[in-house]
Amino acid sequence: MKLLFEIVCMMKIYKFVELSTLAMAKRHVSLKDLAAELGVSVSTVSRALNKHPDISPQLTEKIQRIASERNYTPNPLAMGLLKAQTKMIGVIVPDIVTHFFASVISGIEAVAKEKGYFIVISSSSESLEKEKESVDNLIKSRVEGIIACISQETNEYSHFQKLVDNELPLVFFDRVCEGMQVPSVTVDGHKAVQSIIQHFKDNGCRRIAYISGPNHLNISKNRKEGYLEGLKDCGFDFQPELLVECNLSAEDATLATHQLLNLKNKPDAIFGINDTIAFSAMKEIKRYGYKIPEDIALVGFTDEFHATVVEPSLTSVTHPTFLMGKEAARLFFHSLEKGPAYSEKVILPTDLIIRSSSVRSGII
Amino acid sequence: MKLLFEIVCMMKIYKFVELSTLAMAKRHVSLKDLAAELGVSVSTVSRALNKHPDISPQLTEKIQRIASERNYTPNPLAMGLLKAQTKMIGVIVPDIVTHFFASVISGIEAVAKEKGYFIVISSSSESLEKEKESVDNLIKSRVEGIIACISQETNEYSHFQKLVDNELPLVFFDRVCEGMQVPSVTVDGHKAVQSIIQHFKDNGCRRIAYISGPNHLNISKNRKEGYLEGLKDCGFDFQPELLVECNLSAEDATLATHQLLNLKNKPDAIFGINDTIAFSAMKEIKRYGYKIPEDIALVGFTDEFHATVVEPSLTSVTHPTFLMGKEAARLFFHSLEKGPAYSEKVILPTDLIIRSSSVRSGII
DNA sequence: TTGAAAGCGCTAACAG
DNA sequence: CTGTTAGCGCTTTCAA
Repeated sequence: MKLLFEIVCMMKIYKFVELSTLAMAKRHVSLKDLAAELGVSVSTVSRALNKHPDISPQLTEKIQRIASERNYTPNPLAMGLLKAQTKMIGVIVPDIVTHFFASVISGIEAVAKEKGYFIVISSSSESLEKEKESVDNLIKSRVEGIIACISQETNEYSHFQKLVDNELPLVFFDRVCEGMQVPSVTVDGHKAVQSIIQHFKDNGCRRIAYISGPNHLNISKNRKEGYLEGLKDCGFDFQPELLVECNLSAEDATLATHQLLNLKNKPDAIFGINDTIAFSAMKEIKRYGYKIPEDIALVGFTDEFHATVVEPSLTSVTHPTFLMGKEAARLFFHSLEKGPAYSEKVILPTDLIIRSSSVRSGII
Repeated sequence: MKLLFEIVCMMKIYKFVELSTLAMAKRHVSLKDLAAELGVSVSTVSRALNKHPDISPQLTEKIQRIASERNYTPNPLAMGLLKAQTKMIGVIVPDIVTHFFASVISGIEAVAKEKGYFIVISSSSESLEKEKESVDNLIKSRVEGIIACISQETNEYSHFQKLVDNELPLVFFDRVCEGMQVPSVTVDGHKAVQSIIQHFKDNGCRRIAYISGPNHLNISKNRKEGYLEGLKDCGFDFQPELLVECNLSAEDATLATHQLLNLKNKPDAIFGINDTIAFSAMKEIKRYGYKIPEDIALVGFTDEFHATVVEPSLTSVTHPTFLMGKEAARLFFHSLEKGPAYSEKVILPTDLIIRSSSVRSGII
């Protein structure tokens, strides 16, 4: 019997060495280690560390001291397994290198951190297929839910519906799946664009063009509505040739601008659905030798950092990006608490920041 | 006895309902669920799914079919607990909204994904204290190691040393802790800056200023060496007043530029340690009414996307950012395999991309 | 060929 | 006040 015991011990030691070599990392100290060192049971240690009143104050103090000396931290995997929660939020964005998304992610992260959650970022590269993969992978990773901004290709929502069916919290920001009953954070694009049109009018513009995004996206729709209504408010007729659609790439925006500049009766103002589009338009307008804003006034949307660096500086609509991320995270945690029925929609205000690209000194 | 059994069953059901309500998510199917459905043991299911030869082909086929029908996916928490590996890589960056870091992260993610790992991003906000917190939090999360770019404040490395002491893989990119024996990916700043100085000379510049970063950072040191050596190569004397240091913020860069432009004998060329600095310098130079490049030629470093959008377009050094991320991840996995002794240093080549901000048409 | 049992780290119900 | 036990989901001996 003693021999058997020794063999078991040896095996354990052997196994430990092997594991440690394999994982190339010293093992974290566990409750068991502490219990062995202190000569008490694992549960006593557990209770002491959780400040359970049943344990004597002295013992509690002693256990906590040793635990902190040994740098004990609870193993999140064990906790996760036990509590059936991973403390992970999946975040799906079209890409991570665009300032807008990076900034929203910062906001999400800030709130998540507070709550002891961390985020797993997955980018869809603006592709529906990759977005579906991302959802699957995140589910496999056992995230507790997902915060997403859909790709520009996304026109069917089965993969997101799957989340809802499984009662996993789902929150959209900026680009949402319309018709799905889930929480979302967006900005009031409609109103923002109306004020842009008014601003153009104030600066003497009469032929106002709009470079829009894919029609199935809510952001395209909202801003288009704002465009049409803004024109009406100003007493301008809608000219179909002044509304061009592009996917959200810089290349396509260049083509769209090209198309506008080649019109027999070219526009004297262009509004791009976001700053990336506006930057491309700016390059192309300059290439044609037109002056901004004298020949063509230009306005973007989202107010990227570089709006102030380009020449002329770009008038744009501020998106409260960091706040948007924070709100999205807030909705996420609400959803986690309140369950599937919860579907609050937050609409954030925007602000038109007027810079050189749209102000004609002769007018104002 | 039967009664007892029923009570136990009821308790289980009760507990399940409670949990499911609490977690607000349907439970994932487990091996146990499959085993119950198939009327075999858990271990048989496990073996079948792992294609263990001991299980009969028919049974294996049947089990695999049911498993995929039920959308079974192994619980990574359970696996992690068992194998003592989390498949998570911690990534620490000064911030996530700068294009450079976002792009490197994309590279890291691409390789990680391939290997079935996912990354947990933590930003230090260029603060040493937050960086230390990040390291601690990531260790607590049981990441298998860390890939980091140190904050600009970081001048002591105890928190990173802790990782090394615990034999956790650690890889630096771009900004490294010099003296630590760990793998790293950097660019050859020395050589790159030498070629910038040569380029300035070719364009008739004689008083070449350099806005540098914090002195303790390797990138500052390398580029400064390149600057000094470049001057020597070109037969220029080093003028101490033309070398100003700034922290890497836009505000400080503005001050530094201000300082240079107020010199009695002002520079006719400025090199900024990165594009953010160069953009600020550009704004300030314009504000003074100087022409770029005629009065002052300007060159940046890192080649951000917006280098082509500013006016004049900015000459800069391309950083292979995505590749840098991929290399960092590659080194990470090597380190994971080969253990603590491994400390390969990768130095990536750069390229000087010449644009309008530094080319004087009269000269070339 | 398959099942039972132990154990990864942790908590909580139960029993002293 | 403290220890024993069971179980979260999984793999892996050992036993049959």
